[in-house]
Amino acid sequence: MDEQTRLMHSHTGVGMAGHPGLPPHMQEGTGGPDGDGRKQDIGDILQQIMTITDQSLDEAQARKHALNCHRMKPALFNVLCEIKEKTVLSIRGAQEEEPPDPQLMRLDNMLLAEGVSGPEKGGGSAAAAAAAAASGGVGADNSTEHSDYRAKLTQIRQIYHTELEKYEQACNEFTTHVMNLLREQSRTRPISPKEIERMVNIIHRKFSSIQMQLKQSTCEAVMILRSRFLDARRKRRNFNKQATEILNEYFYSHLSNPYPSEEAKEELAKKCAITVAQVSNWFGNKRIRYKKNIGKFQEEANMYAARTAVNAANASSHGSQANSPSTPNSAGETGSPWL
DNA sequence: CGCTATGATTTACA
DNA sequence: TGTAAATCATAGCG
Repeated sequence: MDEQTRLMHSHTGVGMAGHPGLPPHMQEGTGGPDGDGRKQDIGDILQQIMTITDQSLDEAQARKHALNCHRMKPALFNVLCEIKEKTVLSIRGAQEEEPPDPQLMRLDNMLLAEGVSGPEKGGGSAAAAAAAAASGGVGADNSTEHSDYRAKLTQIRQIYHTELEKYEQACNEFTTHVMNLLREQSRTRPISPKEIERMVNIIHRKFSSIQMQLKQSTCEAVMILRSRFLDARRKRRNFNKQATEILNEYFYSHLSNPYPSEEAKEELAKKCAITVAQVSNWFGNKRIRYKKNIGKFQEEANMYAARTAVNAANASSHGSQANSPSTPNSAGETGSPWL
């Protein structure tokens, strides 16, 4: 890094950064004897280079032209070439081939997975699809939450892309600016294409570190959003009444063996607009809670048993099976093996 | 605010 | 692997 900053300074020192030293007098030295005159000339040139940024643009332009036409300029150029020859070894020594930053890769992968940096919203990213599956698919209940989530995600994505674009543009602008500057300076001092390339690399590295910050904060925002909207445990919603009734109906009408098969679970899931996993959860909870306190559920059991009995009676006009509505809890828990 | 209901998760087991 | 049981964490109610 030391070398980088040195390079930066050596590159920008002449053209960009103002030079604090050397007061602007003593530039117009009057030539004395020959030796002295040459020294004076060199001092003159250096002085002009150092103070060039202090001038107004027009002035600087004129001075630059004067410098380029100065009779000592080729000599100065050669001297600079020589100096460079001596130092270039140390520059060439540190050819750090930057490896892809693992953290940046992690962030990239994450953003891609969350559908922020991926292709445009083609029917929702993998994450959105997974989220939809996780919290119950097309439930009318949570569809609003999903659209809310998606809207927020889109918002994040838009901000991310705008910022990214802005950075990229700024980076390009700055790069071309610096390259122009270097190209301009290369008339006065030796600058190899490799140096320009290095410079560009340095700029890009700086900008990508800024980009990484953007990516990081975007990731954070997405994570917060996810935890807010998609962690079903945190944002638990009770099933709607209809779903609960369907589940309870099944439970109490199969009280002797309330273990729905996979197919039955799928059916229930579809009817209730929840996932199969949620059906399983519900039955697991229901079984254990029923078993723990049958008394508490007695009323409920009677109610649902009566309802199913009525339904059965209505469905089959002739009561082929002797149902006894007066004792509705006879759903068949006699000797229930699961209790 | 405290309490219960409830959906989800975790752990252990056969 | 599906379930029981315990536990977590929030919803919802008075």
